[in-house]
Amino acid sequence: MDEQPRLMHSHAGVGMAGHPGLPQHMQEGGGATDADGRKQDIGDILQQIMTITDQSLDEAQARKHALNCHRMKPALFNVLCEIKEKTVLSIRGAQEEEPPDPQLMRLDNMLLAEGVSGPEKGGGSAAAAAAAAASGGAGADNSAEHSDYRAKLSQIRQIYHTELEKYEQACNEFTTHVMNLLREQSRTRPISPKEIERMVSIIHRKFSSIQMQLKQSTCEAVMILRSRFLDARRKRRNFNKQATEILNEYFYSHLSNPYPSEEAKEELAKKCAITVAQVSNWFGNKRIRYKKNIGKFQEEANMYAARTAVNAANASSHGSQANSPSTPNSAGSAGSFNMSNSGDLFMSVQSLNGDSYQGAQVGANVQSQVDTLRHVISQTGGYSEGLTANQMYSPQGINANGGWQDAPTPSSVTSPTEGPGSVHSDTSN
DNA sequence: CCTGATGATTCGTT
DNA sequence: AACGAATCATCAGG
Repeated sequence: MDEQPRLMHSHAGVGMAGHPGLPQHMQEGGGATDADGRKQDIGDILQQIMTITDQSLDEAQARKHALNCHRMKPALFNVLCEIKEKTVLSIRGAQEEEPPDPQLMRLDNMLLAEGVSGPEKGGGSAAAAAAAAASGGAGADNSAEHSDYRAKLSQIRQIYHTELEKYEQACNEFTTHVMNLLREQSRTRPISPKEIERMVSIIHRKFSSIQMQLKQSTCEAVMILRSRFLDARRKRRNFNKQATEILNEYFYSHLSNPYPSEEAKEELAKKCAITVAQVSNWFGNKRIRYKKNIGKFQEEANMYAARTAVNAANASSHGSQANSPSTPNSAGSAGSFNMSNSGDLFMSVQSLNGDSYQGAQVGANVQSQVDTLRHVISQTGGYSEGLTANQMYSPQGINANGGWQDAPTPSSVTSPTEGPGSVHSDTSN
């Protein structure tokens, strides 16, 4: 118990005024507004601290003891209590009961959502999965990245929790320490339980602000991790061949109006194992790039058109089919196009081409069929390159302004899954 | 490493 | 809200 006074000295700055062992300057607090004067004060204090010796400490101890044993002590103590009561009352109310910090709540919510502060393993993986879905990943092929992401996330989580624990422990230690000090001091000066309570709350507030910093930096770390691992733009992956083919089939078989409905997009997304947004992106890119340089896409267009036409022809020749030209999954994607087939088709189609289907109220399937067949025709017709074919398509799909014509397309038109009662390819037969 | 292809994003327009 | 156009950022082949 010899070092008790030393401790009291070192913690005097926390806010315990009026300690008898302190030099006069320290008890005056911030009374002097003059900066120079304050500097002078600090200088004096430092000087006095430097000159503190064991001897002077002993002296102080002795003086304290003498004070405690003074006959007037109980009376003085009571007076002090009264004064204290009044001042404390006036201090209180000014800074008390602050509402829960909205920023802290935001941070808490985010950490919970990211699975950092939630229940052990489930939250983390759920959040990762949700993030993966949001980023539009194609599931299996980037699962490795996700496991990496999860690993990093749990690392952050672990650091966060150990740090939090450390802070809490330190907070508790410091609180008990301060309470012990106050209890010790309550023998020489009046300290109400309320005051102790207030002191504790001040300490807790201080520590909670440190905690908030911890939470904030954790959030930042998670955000960086997310952007690093899940930002699809940074980690762009080309769609697989099958998906591209499915999309191209649809695009070229609906060349007159390559704007898939919401349902069609969903269908395509499901088939290609990508998101609807990615389908929209793809069609947006495709339309603009096709329009910009039709010549470049000629070959591709012919290929897909012919393939689709063959599928349609095969389907219609078999009579019973609820198949759509845009989804030739089984027949189209695997095998290569058989040119000898297209000859038959060409013959059967030519008459159709001659009719003026252009603005008519044709069913969507018919329309797409026409698109497809025109490609076949133009291909078999033997144009050289680019512009010739360009002119062939131009009146069909793209209007004078360079945009696609405003063809009325009911939902069943663009949707690849149509009802069984549709006219479909019977017309081409 | 360079270059074209390609998926995603941004911004203005309708 | 959907689209077009421009642009960015990455991939992939030479």
